[in-house]
Amino acid sequence: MKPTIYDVAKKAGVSIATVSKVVNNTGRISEKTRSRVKEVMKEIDYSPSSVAAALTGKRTFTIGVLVPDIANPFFAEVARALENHARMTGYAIILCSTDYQREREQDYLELLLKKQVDGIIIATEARDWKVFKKLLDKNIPLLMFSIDHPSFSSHVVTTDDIRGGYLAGRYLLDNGHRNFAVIVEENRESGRLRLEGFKQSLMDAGIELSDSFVVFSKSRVEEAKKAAKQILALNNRPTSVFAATDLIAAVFMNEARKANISIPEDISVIGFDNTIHAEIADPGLTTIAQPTDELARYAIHQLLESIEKPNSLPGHRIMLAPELIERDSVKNLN
Amino acid sequence: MKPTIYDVAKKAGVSIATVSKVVNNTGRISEKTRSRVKEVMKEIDYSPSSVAAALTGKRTFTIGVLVPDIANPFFAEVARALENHARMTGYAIILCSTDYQREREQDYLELLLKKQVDGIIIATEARDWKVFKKLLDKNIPLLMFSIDHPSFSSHVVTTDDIRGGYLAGRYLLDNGHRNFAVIVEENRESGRLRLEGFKQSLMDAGIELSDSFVVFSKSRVEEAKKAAKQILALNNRPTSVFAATDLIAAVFMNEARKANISIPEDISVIGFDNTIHAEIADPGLTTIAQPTDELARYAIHQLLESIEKPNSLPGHRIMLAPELIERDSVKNLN
DNA sequence: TTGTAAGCGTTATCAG
DNA sequence: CTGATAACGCTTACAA
Repeated sequence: MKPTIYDVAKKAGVSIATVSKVVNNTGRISEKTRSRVKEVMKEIDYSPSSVAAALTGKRTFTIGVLVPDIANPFFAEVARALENHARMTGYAIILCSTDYQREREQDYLELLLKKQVDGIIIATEARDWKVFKKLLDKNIPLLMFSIDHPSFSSHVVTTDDIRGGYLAGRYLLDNGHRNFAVIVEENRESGRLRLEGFKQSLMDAGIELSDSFVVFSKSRVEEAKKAAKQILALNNRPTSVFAATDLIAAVFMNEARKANISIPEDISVIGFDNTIHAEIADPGLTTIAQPTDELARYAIHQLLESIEKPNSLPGHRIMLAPELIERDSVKNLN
Repeated sequence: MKPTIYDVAKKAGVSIATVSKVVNNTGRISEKTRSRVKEVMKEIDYSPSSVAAALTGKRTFTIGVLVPDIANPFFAEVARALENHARMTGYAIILCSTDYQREREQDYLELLLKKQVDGIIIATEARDWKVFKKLLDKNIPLLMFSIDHPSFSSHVVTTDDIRGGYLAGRYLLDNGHRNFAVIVEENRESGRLRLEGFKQSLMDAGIELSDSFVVFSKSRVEEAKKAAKQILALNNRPTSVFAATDLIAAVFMNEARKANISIPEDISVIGFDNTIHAEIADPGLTTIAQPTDELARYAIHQLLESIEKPNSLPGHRIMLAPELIERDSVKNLN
């Protein structure tokens, strides 16, 4: 079977305490024995069990990440970035894709608890804050990623969605647009905020967005298609559309083309996220970029901090600024 | 702190052995004490530590999954499917995205070993089979996902790539095409096989594919762009292109459009994977679908099997048939 | 500088 | 049917 610390100790003719010390670089040991032990470790290919280590009260060096759908490019990017930053600090990530189902979220949370993860990053939009209260009671570090709620006392790292929406609106206005439609992501606070920011920019220009020009959709192909059709069927069609995610925007462009409506000639489109969809779309999709990598860096950093010194500081709220990426999906009407 | 089995035992006035038994439904215990214990568990919100359980020689109920890039839609889909099937059997997944770097693969493998995962699914194309030998020596169940190599003795679950390539070629031929270019994924055995199948179909029709019509690219935007440009610059441009992944195909379509070459009028395109890119592309991308969900199901099933009865059966090779999804990116020349 | 031994939270074996 | 108790592989005072 897998060699244990005892095997190393015996073969090196020392005690397991000594071996442990050289493995962890703790305590003081002579250079001689240290190298002897290391040699033996190589020889029998010993790799310490982090399971056993975790049991002694140390960390598991594992963090759980909850996302609604890993196949969604934005969350895939997020997962990649998180994982990257985690790896650099020796942490592994247990990925939990809840498929937008609350029940699975619950299940996963329980699983993570059993596994004694050192912390949890939550990027799913849960509706039941009680669950989180429970987690906090258990003193397990939590970090809300890209979601926010006034009741959170844990750390929050998000994009400034209001500002993102505002940027989008501002840009369309600057390009001479006065008639807008919006496709908002359903059930997502971030969607609500993006809409709010968007509306704000219009209001600053003295324009009001009527409810009939706001439609809802999840960031999934089928639903987005429906939303797109709904907008394309409006009798007084807007000159521009703000889509809450690039995926929705891409689908919209697609549907528009099928209906022989050309972009950006007949209708302009602006997205959100700056995922691969924006890059690949034709014409290139102008969009609001989330600083994914930075978000991830902050998230991991904050989480590790509260893992290292528990019950310290109350949760920070870190809100990073989004950025407009100009491509070719918006026509200048001026 | 987190309540332990002792807390439950004390409060319920029984021994920890008894508690353990009701938790695991092992041994026989009176209905009375069982319910009493359960009650207490609820009361103090006890959740057993799988870390401690793992130490006693039981499983960790965790499997590691190595993919080259989680942000690649195909692998994102794979991850989702694997995770889904794993969850149903109580397993969690540690996600490792190696960014195509061999070194990271090594690091991750070591990490997984330390964490004592019950099994590992590998979907990265490693060049160093020795590493796997080492893993096999350690008796940890391995499953190769979507990669294959004659030397593997572990289970393998893949799409029948040769057949996939063949299907693509056959389809183009059936549509009257006689001039082809191929963009192959670099360094991937699957890419090689797809090309082989493609060539085979041409050979069956008495056509040979010249090397100058085969270009290489990773499944990433930047590289795909280069590859696309390379093909578009050929002096005797082919009437059709077989791209080794949808992403590459999508990028190609994009570049073609920029060069004022319309699809499928001027040039037909067929992809591979049937990811969201194929669905969203305009025109819809005809492609070879991998049965992702089924692949995942088989993978998890096989892996769990060899976890449950170790050192039994030699590795199976399961090769699922791909399927052609017809959309609008191929023109019928007949 | 090195070793002894207690403990981490479970499971499993045996005795009662 | 229930309870002591050893064992799992490691960390960490505390002794030597």
